[in-house]
Amino acid sequence: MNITRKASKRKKPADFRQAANVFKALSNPNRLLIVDALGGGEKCVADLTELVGLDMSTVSSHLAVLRNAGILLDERRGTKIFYALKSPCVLKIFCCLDEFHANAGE
Amino acid sequence: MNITRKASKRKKPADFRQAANVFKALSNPNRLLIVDALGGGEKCVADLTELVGLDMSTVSSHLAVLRNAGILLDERRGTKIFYALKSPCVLKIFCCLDEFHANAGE
DNA sequence: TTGGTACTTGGCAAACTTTCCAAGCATGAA
DNA sequence: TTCATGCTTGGAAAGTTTGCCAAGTACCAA
Repeated sequence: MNITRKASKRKKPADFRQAANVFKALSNPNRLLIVDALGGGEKCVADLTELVGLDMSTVSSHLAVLRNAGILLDERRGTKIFYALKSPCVLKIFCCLDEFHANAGE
Repeated sequence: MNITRKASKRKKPADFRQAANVFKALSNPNRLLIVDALGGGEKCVADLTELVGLDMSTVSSHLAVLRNAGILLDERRGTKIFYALKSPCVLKIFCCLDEFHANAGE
């Protein structure tokens, strides 16, 4: 038995901060649209801006939120910056959600 | 080909509103702690208040958020109100998240 | 009906989010 | 260097969230 916090069985709110941050990043319809679109492959900011239909500066900050949550990667090529899913398995969370709705729906 | 919005292949932000609402409900560490705890079975508000360590009125509104998102059910028995997961499969979303972190972590 | 326990609601302040516009930085081309 | 293109950053307005306290409702027991 060591003396660290891990020894305590009782979970605390702070233990869920990271998870909450990922959910927070996914808690906006425009950002979900972006994640969904990137499931089909990388896209540049202009493409995503056209997709969501907001100002490019707004889309840029949504992308920053997703990048900071560890969901997206960015890579500059020439004057464009391409965004892609860091791990396609984020999309599984969507499947889980569908399953949840199917179960909890009635 | 019918004339409804379903005919359009192009997804729009509004198509993700419901999903975003569930993620929003899960986007707070205190609410995640509550969901996690209820994975072990129903609990009353006083139990959950002791667990998260905030004012009971605050916990009560967190519970309302989770209930409105379709994640929890409540049932009064005597003077107490018991909360429970509507479908335990919400917890799978947590597993998905762990898997995501494992994949995207490095 | 009076009182206590268990919970919710209303109101408020502080902090955060979402959006736009304007201005800035980075790259490549002329 | 100068310019255009593509993107980010700063700042402001409007809206939302999070927390507490105080007051309200619901039930049970005496």
